[in-house]
Amino acid sequence: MLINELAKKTGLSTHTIRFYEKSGLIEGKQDATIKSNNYFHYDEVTVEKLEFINEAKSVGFTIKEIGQILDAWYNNKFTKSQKLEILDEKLISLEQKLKEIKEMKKQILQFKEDVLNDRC
Amino acid sequence: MLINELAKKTGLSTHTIRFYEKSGLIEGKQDATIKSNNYFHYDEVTVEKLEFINEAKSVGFTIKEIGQILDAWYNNKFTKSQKLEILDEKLISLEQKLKEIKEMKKQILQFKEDVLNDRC
DNA sequence: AACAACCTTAGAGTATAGTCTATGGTTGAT
DNA sequence: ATCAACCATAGACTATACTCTAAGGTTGTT
Repeated sequence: MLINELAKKTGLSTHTIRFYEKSGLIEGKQDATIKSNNYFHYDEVTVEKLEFINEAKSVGFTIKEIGQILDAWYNNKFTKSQKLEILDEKLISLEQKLKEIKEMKKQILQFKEDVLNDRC
Repeated sequence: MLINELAKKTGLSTHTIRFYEKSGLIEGKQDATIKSNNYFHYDEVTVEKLEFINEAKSVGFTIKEIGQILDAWYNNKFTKSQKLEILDEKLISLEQKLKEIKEMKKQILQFKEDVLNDRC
């Protein structure tokens, strides 16, 4: 599929998709047999990757981190053990985030108590 | 205390503290009786606020959101019910973050499975 | 008095993550 | 053939959250 269809499928703008491509998160392929244009073609794996990128962004991973994860998952840049190391690292950081969010919940519940009891 | 001491207590730079003050998150007081300088003085509540800001940043709240929470907690900009509304809103957004992170954990555990079984 | 070590404001510079505009070429339906 | 609707690249612009520099004034110790 071409970029427009990819955009419709993922809900991202073509600008954003091109930005992710320039950032190395996804990669389209040009068809060497077609000489009249230089259009990029994208496959279903790219759709999956973009969906993952959306989720990964919302948990606070940076583009760089997301690139690492995608490379660890769907690429041959790393050895098997390097891949596992990267993924474990991200799991640890997610555990950390879980902990911080739970603490923040407690904190805000305390603020609510303070408000309810006119302590502020 | 003056800004330097505040910086040392919180681990933030004086630049960052001034940035937060300009952003309306904290507020120092100038002593009207001292005419030779215009130094700002900060109290223990400001220390607490800055510690909260650090935690709130790490869970992904923006400066604007953090400002709202601080105003809801320690200010008279809002009525009691407005304060509770803001805090409840943040609690909901924290629940959402928790959900997303748990899903991302599952996703990355799946990636690990894929790597272990050479499915990618 | 001189010096380091503070203080202030104003504004420039940086990194991240987009978002938009301009320019020019291609495709497909009429 | 022409026109809308696509495609590509390059680069400008925006928002957020700092981070740093410059210029000038103050404080406290020697």
